Amino acid sequence: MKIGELARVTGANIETIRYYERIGLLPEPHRTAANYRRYGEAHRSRLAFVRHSRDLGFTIEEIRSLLDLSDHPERDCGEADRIATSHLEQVEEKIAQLELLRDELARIIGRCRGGLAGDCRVIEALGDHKYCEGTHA
Amino acid sequence: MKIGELARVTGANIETIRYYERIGLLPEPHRTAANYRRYGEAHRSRLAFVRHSRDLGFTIEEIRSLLDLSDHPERDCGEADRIATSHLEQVEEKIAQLELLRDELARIIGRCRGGLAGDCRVIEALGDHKYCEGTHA
DNA sequence: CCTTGACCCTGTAGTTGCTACAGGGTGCAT
DNA sequence: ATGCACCCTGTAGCAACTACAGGGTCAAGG
Repeated sequence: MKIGELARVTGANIETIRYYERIGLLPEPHRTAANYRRYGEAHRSRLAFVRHSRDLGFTIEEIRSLLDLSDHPERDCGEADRIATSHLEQVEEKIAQLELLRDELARIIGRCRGGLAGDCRVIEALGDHKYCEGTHA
Repeated sequence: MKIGELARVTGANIETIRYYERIGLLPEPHRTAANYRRYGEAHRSRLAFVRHSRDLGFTIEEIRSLLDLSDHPERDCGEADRIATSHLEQVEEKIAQLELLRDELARIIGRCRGGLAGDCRVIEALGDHKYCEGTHA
């Protein structure tokens, strides 16, 4: 299939596919006489792996390692587990941070009674960290 | 005070301060004879406002609007409330997304029993969306 | 007086993960 | 032959910084 079809079936953007090829995440496909990229099932499934991993928030470098493992089934799977676990920890940390943020924002907004910007508690609170309760970022 | 001291008291990076000036978020300060930037209390508190807002996740453009309001105390404060509320909604959405992600990651990792990459459930699950339960991103 | 080191300056390029052109070629139907 | 959808390369842009390179300034110590 051509790049447009691959884009359609994987949900990836054409530019993104070419970008992945450029950075070495996808192998260079065969070319037709007219220099068009021609993809097969192996490309499709590799791209699906990449997109799925990106959707789960893995970085390109993490995906590179995961693909490398996937290409070497005889290796130990511990590395994949380590990458995923460390990623999970980062996600959990991010959630905790955002929850602090959410509470802080809700508190700041709750103080606003409308009126003039000069008396606005939102603006006041943004200007002065001392109004904060939580220890956000 | 000079830029190094301003950086110290606000916790901002020197390069970041110059960057904020370049994009018009901070006013151009006076210069000494040697062309050094010289800051006063007004600069310090404006930078604190910016850093605090950034820590709370507001974008530069949102901060630009908030600063504009802060500079015009006679205006209506509804805009500040609107920006903050919309931001809070985004934070809540992001938390919800990350929670789905977290559950999905935990589920994938839980299936790993160690062993060889060829049999690894983590890698298998990344390669095939059909193993997913949630409707993550 | 001279040097050392800490600080400051400008301007530009790098980061991440794409996305968006500009300017051109190909393939098929009308 | 002409229109249109598709493909190609190469480069520049996004957010919000961060990191130099290559220079100037200033106070203290020898």
